[in-house]
Amino acid sequence: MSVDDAEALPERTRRRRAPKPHAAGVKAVAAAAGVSLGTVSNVLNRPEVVSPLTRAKVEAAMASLGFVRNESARQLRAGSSRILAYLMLDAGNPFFTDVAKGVEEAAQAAGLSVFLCTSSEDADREAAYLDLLEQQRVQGILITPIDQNSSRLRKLPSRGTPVVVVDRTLDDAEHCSVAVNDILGGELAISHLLELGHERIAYVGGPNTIGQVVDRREGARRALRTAGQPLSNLIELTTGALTVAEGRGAGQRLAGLPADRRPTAAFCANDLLALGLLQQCVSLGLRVPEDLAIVGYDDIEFAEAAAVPLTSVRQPRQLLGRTAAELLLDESSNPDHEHQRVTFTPELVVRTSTRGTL
Amino acid sequence: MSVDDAEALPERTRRRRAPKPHAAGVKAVAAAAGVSLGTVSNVLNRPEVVSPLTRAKVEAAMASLGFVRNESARQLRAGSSRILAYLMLDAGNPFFTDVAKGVEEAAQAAGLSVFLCTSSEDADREAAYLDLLEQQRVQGILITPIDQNSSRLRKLPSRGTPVVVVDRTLDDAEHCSVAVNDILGGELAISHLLELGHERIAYVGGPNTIGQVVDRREGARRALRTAGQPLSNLIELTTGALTVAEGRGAGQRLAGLPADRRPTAAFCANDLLALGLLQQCVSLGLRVPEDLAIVGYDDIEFAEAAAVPLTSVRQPRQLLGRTAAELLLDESSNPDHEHQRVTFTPELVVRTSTRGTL
DNA sequence: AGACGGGGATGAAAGGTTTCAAGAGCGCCC
DNA sequence: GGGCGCTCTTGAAACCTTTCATCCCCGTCT
Repeated sequence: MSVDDAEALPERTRRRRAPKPHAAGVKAVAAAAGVSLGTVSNVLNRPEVVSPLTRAKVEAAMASLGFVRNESARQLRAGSSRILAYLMLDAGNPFFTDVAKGVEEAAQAAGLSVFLCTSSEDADREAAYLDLLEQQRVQGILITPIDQNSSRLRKLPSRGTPVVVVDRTLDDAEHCSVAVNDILGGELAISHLLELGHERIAYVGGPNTIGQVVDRREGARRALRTAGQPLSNLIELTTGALTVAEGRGAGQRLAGLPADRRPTAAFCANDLLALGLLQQCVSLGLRVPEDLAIVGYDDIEFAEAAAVPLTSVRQPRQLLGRTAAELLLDESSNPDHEHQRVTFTPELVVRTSTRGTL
Repeated sequence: MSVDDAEALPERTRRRRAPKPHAAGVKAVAAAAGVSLGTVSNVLNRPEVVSPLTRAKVEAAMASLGFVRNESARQLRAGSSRILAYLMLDAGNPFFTDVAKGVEEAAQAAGLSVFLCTSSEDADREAAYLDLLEQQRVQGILITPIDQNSSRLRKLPSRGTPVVVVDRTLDDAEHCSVAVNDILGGELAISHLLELGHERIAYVGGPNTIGQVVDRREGARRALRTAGQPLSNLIELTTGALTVAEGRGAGQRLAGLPADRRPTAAFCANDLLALGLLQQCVSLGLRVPEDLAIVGYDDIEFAEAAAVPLTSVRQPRQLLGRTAAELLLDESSNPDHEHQRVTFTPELVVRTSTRGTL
């Protein structure tokens, strides 16, 4: 992550490059094929209306001139884009790349392409990308927002760019949203730990500007309340981001506590944190789950392959992405579209990190 | 990955949506502000040349009309795009997302934005995205190609779209490329295993259409030759993709062999394969590294956190991305640009999966 | 007082495509 | 042989910005 970039000295070899050429447009193609502009355009957009012979001539001309359609001009005139964008929180988190896979799947089925952007949990980047995508007039935007109250986000749909919020629920009347019930997820995790008899439980997550984090914590608190336990039993460790590195930091803090005050279990707001926490605690000599039980969130592929296979709250990732993309497509093609809020239910996957030997 | 999408039944709530509005252009803004078209454009592109008073009027008009610049029109006229694209092999592989992070970094420093696309190791998708990006007239394309002999790929630069090949070296005179010496990486891995006394070694990787895979295998063979061992000591297990799931499959095959013919070590073409292999072998009762030593490739963040911390060949991921983006920027802005081939050197990181207790 | 210069604003042209109403060519039928 | 209908092609308008040469207004210099 950071060690990574110890400046290795690379070898370089150089060569001169060829001069830059000039692009051929429909006009040139039309001239070369001996037809009119309109015909070339027809070959491009409605090949069935042009006679096979003419089409062949035009296609030959295109090939020989190396014609490349200018999408800006096309879009300017035609007014429509064939592109969806998914603006993710963090490309390094396999959860989001799995969601993205679902999005791609649905988009491909509809003949659209997907551009991925990443805000890296930075509100300014998010805003900049939203502006850019709006200016590009993409067909629609899927977003896992960092700042869900952003006025930018709210204004987009009213200006004609459909937006679907992914992995978050907005009470707003302007968007569709597809989410997983994070409060319930938090409850599942903590109830499980309570059932196992844990009483001092750490909650590791942050920053609290991220909705998912807040909801999962809320779920944790509810589970305590339901069980009739005081909220003070939940020790909160706030992190600066949802990354492995932050998880290690939290592990350091946890392991540093005297054994009689140290929590016996930890619930992490996502698997990246959990993996970092696990790694650090193990390397500092804590046994998992005997000294510290750990529950993660997302059930990413690496959770199962971890040093101690991780108990985690699973979400239907690809389905989430696919559903979101389908809602977006409906919104941009169906005049009777109604905004929807779709909520999936998470599921607890129990592994060694809480239950020990099976 | 696949279990993921057991169809959970979501709850849905619906609401009616507002009707679609009509967009305001420079023209409307000019009218509202009582100035000419050109002035509005100046406010947008060269604010310093317009008087503060006029500028304020125009900006007010923009805000009240909700003006959004039409990027297609801008690009059509101005001829330049402010976007780079990185077409990756697999967004689910943390190696590539780390490279992407480096790309973003360099792009942001230059005031550009990055669109990520993923070919998912599918040549048709790759081709489709290349066409799309060329038509979009992006400023340049960074690509980790699946099909490096694609004529599409070769033709792009000659038509005006700069291309930098990432994590692969092309002997071609048309592109810059940034890579890590994969042959050397393979040698490092195998030499390490040979030094530890292993004689029957598995090579797990594929498909062989992917250059990295081929090079790493080639390095493995060289190491054997150097050590004076027969190539038959390298047992090749070919996989269909570089994924955790394929790794599990390979693990299944390996563990099924009778102990006296089973390799005592495995070198995997990437960490995803290695993690899958590790997981499967452990769950089938093999001890790592006692029964089977494992070396991965890429040293992704999860390698260290694995069930048995993974020995792996590390590459400077972000640096790779950053360097590639910088070359691309140079190519598209510097008229004296010379194509370069930059090669970084990989490094072996030894952990428990080969050396056992330290 | 008149010429000059410069900061600001202007308006028309240009950029490559799609769209669409209209035209051309041709075979067929009465 | 003339008219009709059909298929295919045409050419110009429109999409929205940016660009750039031009113009205007005023203060300044001689």
